[in-house]
Amino acid sequence: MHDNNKQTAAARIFSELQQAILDGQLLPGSKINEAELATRHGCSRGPLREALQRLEGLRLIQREAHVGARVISLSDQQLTELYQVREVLEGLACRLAATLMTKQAKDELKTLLDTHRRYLEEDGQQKYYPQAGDLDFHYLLIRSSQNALLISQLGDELYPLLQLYRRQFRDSGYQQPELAYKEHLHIAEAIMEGDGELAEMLMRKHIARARKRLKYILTT
Amino acid sequence: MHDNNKQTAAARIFSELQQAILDGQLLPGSKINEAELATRHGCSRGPLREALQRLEGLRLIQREAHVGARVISLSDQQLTELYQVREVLEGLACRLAATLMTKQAKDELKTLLDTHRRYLEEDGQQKYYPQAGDLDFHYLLIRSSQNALLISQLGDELYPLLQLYRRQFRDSGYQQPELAYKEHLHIAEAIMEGDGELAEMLMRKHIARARKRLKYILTT
DNA sequence: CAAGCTAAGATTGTTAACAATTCTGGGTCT
DNA sequence: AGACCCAGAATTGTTAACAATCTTAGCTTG
Repeated sequence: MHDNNKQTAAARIFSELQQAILDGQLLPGSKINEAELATRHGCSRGPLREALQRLEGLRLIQREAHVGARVISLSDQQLTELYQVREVLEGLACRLAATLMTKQAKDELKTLLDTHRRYLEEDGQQKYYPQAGDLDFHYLLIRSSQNALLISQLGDELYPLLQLYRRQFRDSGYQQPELAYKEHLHIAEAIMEGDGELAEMLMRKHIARARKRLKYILTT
Repeated sequence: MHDNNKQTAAARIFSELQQAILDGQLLPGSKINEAELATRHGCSRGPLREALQRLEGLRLIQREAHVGARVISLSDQQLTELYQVREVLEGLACRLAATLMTKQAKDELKTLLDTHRRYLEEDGQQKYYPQAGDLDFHYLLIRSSQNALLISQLGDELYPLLQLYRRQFRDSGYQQPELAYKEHLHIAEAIMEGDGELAEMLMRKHIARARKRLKYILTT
């Protein structure tokens, strides 16, 4: 039995770069210099280019032949597109989760919502927990769909993009914690009752509402 | 102004390999030898590895560090997952298309359906046209959504996978041309009337029906 | 002075060799 | 015979140099 812990250099650089983009160390629109980044991350251009290829697949950077790569910079239009796709995919996740969710995941969901509620009661101004809690809520439902393709598309591709957008537009994505909590509660109830159609519709409304709020903010 | 026709070697190899996989020249499950493929396609391993990276992003191959790449081989479960995701994404495309479709695209759609009908009337046994026609129909609606992310996810990622699945399971995906034509007609009518909600629902039912038929075929 | 050309520099694309890991076949031992 | 080990071969990961393309700064010209 061999230890399989060692990851390849390209994989490590990929993680580091993705983190750097999402953390804001590499700003949207900024040009990427292969030689410089390679030396900074302690490898040659080969593995770095593989990492760039993966980042392009996740739409976090854009490349042009013989010109180079830039961190993606997002338009309002693209943000709308992202929310439209997310809306139907997470709706599907909810519909599936309503049928497939395990007892253990249901308990986890209850605990999550309880914690969320306590934080709201204690201090409505605390924003840091609800943001993380929001992510936890959505990730839990996505995972519960038991659809590997869906989980990958949402978790690996769309959510990193969403995170980048939120940073770029300086949007917490969670500016009405009380309303969001109530919507989460309704979604969870539908799932607990096994009503997939209702859960799907509620999640779609939940995300559509966030999209409309964003649109309102962006156009004013 | 420079001619920008020249594409990079990696891009060319990527296209060739994708085509080879979808054509069945590279069979699902078969191992990919980098050195051999590189020489066969007339380049070194560098560009070839970039192409493999992109293919992995499209989920057409799977790679494992220090072991290598294999063409993906799909389970019934994965086929179901694909159809579930496709169902909601194409539903979204229809909803958007109903509002955004241009006059020109609407004319194109009418022509498409007319041609389809004529082929059915002339010879119900002719399967080759309806298959292509089915693709044309879905692609036209997808493009009409005017959502670049959606178009890319469906056209670049999901449809190639679907094509591979159909080959692997020897399924034309179009075994009831008359029914499919009628469903297409209803979808088109809803779009022409600008009823996005109805168009979305009809498309979802259309794809869900195909998924259930597939499931039935696979379990018997 | 602006537009256009040119050559040098910088950057990306590609290659071939080298390093690290895995696979394979034969041998040994129980 | 079957499990284990080991060395060589094959394959993948990485590197550094080379080739091709783009960019830029300076010069020329009208």
